[in-house]
Amino acid sequence: MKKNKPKYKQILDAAVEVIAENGYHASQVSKIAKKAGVADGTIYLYFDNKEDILVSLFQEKMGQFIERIESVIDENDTADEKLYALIEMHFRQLAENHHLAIVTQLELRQSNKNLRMKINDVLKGYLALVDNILTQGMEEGTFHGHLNVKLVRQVIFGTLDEIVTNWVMKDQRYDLMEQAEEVHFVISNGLKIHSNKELA
Amino acid sequence: MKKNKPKYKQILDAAVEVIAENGYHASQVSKIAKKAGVADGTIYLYFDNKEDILVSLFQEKMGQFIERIESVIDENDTADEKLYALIEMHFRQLAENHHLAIVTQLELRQSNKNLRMKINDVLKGYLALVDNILTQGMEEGTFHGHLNVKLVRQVIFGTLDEIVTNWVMKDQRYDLMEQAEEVHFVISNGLKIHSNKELA
Amino acid sequence: MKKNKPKYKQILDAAVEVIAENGYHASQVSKIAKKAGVADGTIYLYFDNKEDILVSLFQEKMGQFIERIESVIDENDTADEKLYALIEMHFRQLAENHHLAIVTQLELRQSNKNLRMKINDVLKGYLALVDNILTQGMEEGTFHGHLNVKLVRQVIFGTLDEIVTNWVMKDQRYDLMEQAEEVHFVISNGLKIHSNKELA
Amino acid sequence: MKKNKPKYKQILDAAVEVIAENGYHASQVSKIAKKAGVADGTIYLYFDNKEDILVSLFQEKMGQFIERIESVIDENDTADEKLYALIEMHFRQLAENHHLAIVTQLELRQSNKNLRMKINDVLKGYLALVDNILTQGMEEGTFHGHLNVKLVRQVIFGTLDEIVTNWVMKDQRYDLMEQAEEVHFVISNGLKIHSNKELA
DNA sequence: AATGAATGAGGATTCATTCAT
DNA sequence: TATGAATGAATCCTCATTCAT
Repeated sequence: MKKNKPKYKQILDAAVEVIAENGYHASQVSKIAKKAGVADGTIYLYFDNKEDILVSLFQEKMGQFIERIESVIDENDTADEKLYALIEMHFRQLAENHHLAIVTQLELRQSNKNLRMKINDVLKGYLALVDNILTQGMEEGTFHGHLNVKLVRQVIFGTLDEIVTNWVMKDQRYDLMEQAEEVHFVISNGLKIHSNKELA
Repeated sequence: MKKNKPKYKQILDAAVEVIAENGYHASQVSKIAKKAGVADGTIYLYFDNKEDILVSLFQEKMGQFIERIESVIDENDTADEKLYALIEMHFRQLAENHHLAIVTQLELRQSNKNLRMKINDVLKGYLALVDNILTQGMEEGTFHGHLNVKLVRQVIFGTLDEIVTNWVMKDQRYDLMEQAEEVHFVISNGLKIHSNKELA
Repeated sequence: MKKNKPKYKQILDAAVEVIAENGYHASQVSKIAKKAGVADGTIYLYFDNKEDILVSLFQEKMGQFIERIESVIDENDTADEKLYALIEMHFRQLAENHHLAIVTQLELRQSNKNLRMKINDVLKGYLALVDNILTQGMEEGTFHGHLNVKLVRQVIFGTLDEIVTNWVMKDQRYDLMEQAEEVHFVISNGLKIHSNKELA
Repeated sequence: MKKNKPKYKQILDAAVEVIAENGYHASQVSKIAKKAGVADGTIYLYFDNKEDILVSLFQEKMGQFIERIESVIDENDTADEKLYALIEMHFRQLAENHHLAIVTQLELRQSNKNLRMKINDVLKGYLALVDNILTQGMEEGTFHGHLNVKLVRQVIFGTLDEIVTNWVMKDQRYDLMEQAEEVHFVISNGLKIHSNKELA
């Protein structure tokens, strides 16, 4: 299996760095090869073409991203706690990996429609996590019972994505993690059933 | 003023059509010129370069987009009604202009970082509208008084943007306008101060 | 019509020279452009791609080649005289244009099957000339009446082609024209009806 | 001696198959290695480089080709009978080995000048056979006494080669062997001394 | 003898922009 | 103003060959 060979990961890591530093369109295959310490041709022993590098990069990194969120979610019990854990881990992972944040929020979006369709496939795993939290919340009675799950997950993903993108475009000059609590408050508040003046 | 000459708008309209039909990367200057009915060189009498066409396109179309939302907002009184008007008009305008929706939600995002910085400038006018609604809502006592405006506007824009993008990527196969009410509910609910069991 | 513009012929002439001097595989488009005194991109205003240069080259040069043979044939009366004229002109034209001879006999044969199919189309005009001579000869009673025309034209073309190729591969060190008479004798002799001891 | 080891012939046979099936330019060394059931590197234990494979292929196959023609020639007495035997065997061997016919008539011609010079060396053995027949014919008095042997062998080889190539390019759709008699007639007729009306 | 992972040189083509008319 | 022919920089990928094992 090629994906387990050291050079596979070596090339993907080089790709993240090169793209983050040079931008998507200035990231030539030869630059990635050089950074990875392999010959240009070696790239093609592990990837079909340049696009395949990018798709694989997203699959690999986003796969880990989702797995880590999932494992933290599992440590929590209530839907609301899980929601907070998702937001916190979403922000934490990108805050801790500046290069990856630049690549996923800015550079990879410059790809063509075909590539973005494949990226969307990977994101389905993320959306499934959100769906589970929402469903649990509705069963618990915490969240409003008539939520349109397909819509609300777009609210949640759209919100988090926009906040991270803004942070990246502002050159990551402020603390992304600090936003987690407030973001959670607004979203959670929007989903909950309110029985009394709970927001002092 | 070049912006008032007929060929200026003629070229921008051609650009929207060409980009919507061919995609960002297959939209050569020569194709836009042909669709606009002018020579390639003529483009450069009205625009500095290709990027300038795209920025101008965004400024022109998004300027109108924002103006129309603003005028509808002004017809409403309460912050919550204004919020609904904003969401409704945001969706309505893109639902009514399929080509523009494709261009703003998908194709123009493939531009480089530099272009997207300029696009963000144009969006400041939109965010100002949101800010005003939020401020009014807090003054009214409708919205929670400690809202972080800079954060909440990202929640709102991120949500609306994600929902429209999903609709475009699903080839606009369902009715975007139908989502307005539910989206407004979730956002509004998240911003409001809740004093009693109002959600049955 | 692009074929009548000066740069069209300019590029084809450059292609003949470059291919003759460097060989087919070492004849980069940029080399042809340089020799033609135009930019690389200009080539593509006149030709679809590199293969199109080669096909056009063959069509243009071989078209003239065939026309000239035809006009000399027309100046002769008997089939046998016409046969001699064909052989003589076939040799003469290639003997007078060393570069073209190298290109048609050696370099262009290195092309792929697709290109050679197109080249074969052009050669049909040549074969038609041969056919006419043979038919006339049979009607005249000069040539044997039961000749298989499709076969004999292969004998004639194969013979002339092989002789020219040999001459080119021997670096054109001897006089090709001198061979015309003897070649004509063998071919003509093979086609004729012999009624008495005519070959002393 | 490498030439007698089983892998040597194994690789050459694989080369013929691969080239016939894929065409000259799509016949990578790795493809030949795979078909031969050896590793890429193993090829270089038996051949200096790719060109050496092709030259060796031609030498090996053409050597057998010539030997077989020679042995059949030897079974005949008169020059004219020998000429017929040569033509018949030339056609027969290629008709019976479709792959080899494709390789020698079409694919190997796409090689560069250098390779074709080496191929020509191999063909000298063939031309020697022709020379012997011509010389015998002239001594016998069957063939015209003043034949330019070097020229006539080009007539003969050029004719046969062209006829086989046409047959291959027409996808071997008709019976090549059927042509032998008529071809022999035309060539033989062209070489003979004619003393009376022998062609009815 | 045999392997096969790794190497790295090399080239056709596109398209934003210019400038002589 | 308007034209459009001409420019030329820039890059992904293939594949013959090597060499450590």
